[in-house]
Amino acid sequence: MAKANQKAQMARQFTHLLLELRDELRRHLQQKFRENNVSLTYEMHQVMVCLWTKDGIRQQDLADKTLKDKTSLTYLIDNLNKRGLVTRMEDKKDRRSKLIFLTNKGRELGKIAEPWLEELYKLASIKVTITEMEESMKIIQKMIDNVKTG
Amino acid sequence: MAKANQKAQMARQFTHLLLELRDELRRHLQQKFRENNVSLTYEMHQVMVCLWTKDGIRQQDLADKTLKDKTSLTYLIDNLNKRGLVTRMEDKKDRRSKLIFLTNKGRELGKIAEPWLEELYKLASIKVTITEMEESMKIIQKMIDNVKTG
DNA sequence: AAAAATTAGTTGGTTGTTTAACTATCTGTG
DNA sequence: CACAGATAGTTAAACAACCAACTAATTTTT
Repeated sequence: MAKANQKAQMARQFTHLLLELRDELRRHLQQKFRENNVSLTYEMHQVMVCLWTKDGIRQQDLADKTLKDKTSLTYLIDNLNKRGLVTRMEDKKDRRSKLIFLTNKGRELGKIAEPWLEELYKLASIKVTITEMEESMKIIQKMIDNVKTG
Repeated sequence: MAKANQKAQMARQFTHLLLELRDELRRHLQQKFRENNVSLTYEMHQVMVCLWTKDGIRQQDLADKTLKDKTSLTYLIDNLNKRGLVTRMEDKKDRRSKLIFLTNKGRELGKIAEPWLEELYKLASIKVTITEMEESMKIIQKMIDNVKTG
């Protein structure tokens, strides 16, 4: 099974490269925030992106969307709350849940930061076609499914 | 520039999927360690993989190879040291550096854990060809370069 | 309707990451 | 040689991730 080993080896390099891209995106964005005196970490921004799309959703939903633990969300929302960007409200329909809403400040930040994100991802996809990305995504999805069901 | 926006949107989905794969690999490996009563985190294992290939290297080299900060390495090596897997030795040639060596226990662990890693990456690459991975890696590399030089 | 199982969120503890400031050592240029 | 700058590693503090155990509320089972 020399071929399987070679493939496994390549899969290792592949995941290493994934980390590199993630780190690069992270670094770029953090720097943008710092330059503009926006006190927002990469993790907080991930949560804010969800909320800019639609707020008034549960912490667990945010956890699912950001691929984070619900414990992390408790913590992150505390920190976003401290910064005056979000508020917690008890869900009247299900009193176990808490709904997270943007404050005005949080919404205003979105108007500033969303263009930066657009810009970053446009930059990242220069000289890469939609088809290429689609093909890659199929492969990555296959790998995810392999590990999940394995 | 509707097309550029569409591409940026896809780049977002793309990076989200990358994170999902990384998380899945991480989860799978952590579980394997736990099942076998190996007290090793994903981060520690990243360092150990480097050392199993070649030990007696500097902390900074380990930082570069694992894409981590040298501060994280100080911390990680402390923890690996506590677990009796590695030792620090001053480099006689350059007294600023410290060389990290595997202990016998650390080396033995490699013999147990390396097959698990092989297995995991073989699993991940089922029904994915080398060519496909190479193509994906080219695209990811292009994106990394875009962001780096941007 | 009562008991059991599930779900949402919090808390505590350990581990990891990042920035900035710091010490010690080495290197290169004048 | 001297000294400015670079490099290796550490420390402290803030932020984040993950697990286990917990509370409270809801849903399912019996």
